[in-house]
Amino acid sequence: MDRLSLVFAALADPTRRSILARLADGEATVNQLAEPFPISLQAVSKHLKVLEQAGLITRGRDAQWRPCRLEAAPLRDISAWAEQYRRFWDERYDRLDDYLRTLQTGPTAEEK
Amino acid sequence: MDRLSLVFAALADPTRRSILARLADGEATVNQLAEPFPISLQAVSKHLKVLEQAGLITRGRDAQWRPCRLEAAPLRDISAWAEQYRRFWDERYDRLDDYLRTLQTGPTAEEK
DNA sequence: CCTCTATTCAACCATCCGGTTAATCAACCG
DNA sequence: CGGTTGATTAACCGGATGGTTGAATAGAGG
Repeated sequence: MDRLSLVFAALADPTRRSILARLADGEATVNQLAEPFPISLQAVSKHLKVLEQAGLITRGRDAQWRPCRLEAAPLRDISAWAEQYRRFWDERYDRLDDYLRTLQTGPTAEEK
Repeated sequence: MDRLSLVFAALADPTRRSILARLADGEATVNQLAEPFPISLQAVSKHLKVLEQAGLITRGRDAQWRPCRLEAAPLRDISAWAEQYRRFWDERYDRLDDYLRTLQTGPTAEEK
């Protein structure tokens, strides 16, 4: 599966997004991450594997703990992807678009 | 399923993202959208249903055609969501963060 | 060495997903 | 009306997904 699809698929789960939100406050172990959820530790471990394969987290080693750390690069990528469509929701961008089109058509006297 | 999960799930498929890219050039019928893909019309129809339920497209009615139109609001939402994490990938934002923390700690004389 | 803790692996289950083909619905058109 | 075109619905299939329980691995520590 392509990179972008992996990232979107990983984010399409509230539990995994919640885990990312927790990691924004700093590194955490699997047990710490699992604590707020009513599901088994193994299920959380699976979620972490999905996040890891999407490049959204990395895991270290500290004795028997596997601290997880947020990796934001894929989030930058999906933000940039969505920004392609900004002109469809942003009024000001529409006007900028019009402005750029005007420049392309040729500057008028008062613009020079 | 919650709104954000629906949108992310809808975007986690290259065919559907490709359909959105096509719709950025304007409305299109199901047949027109299906043309570039090596899959059946019915499969495309299913993709469109997924996109519609995620709020990423709306469909009109023109005789026997069902023109599809891009709806960008959910894209704005996911962009905004990802922006929460900007400080983890943007150096400049880090410095802004430091600056805001300084203000919170207490303005100095020269800042007043 | 034994045991406790942290975590992963394995097997299983129900459901969902992306695709297929066949049938159906809706609207125009001769 | 009957036929053609555009699109959706239905039933099905294989593989992925999210959860479970139970067993296995890895390291700390008495």
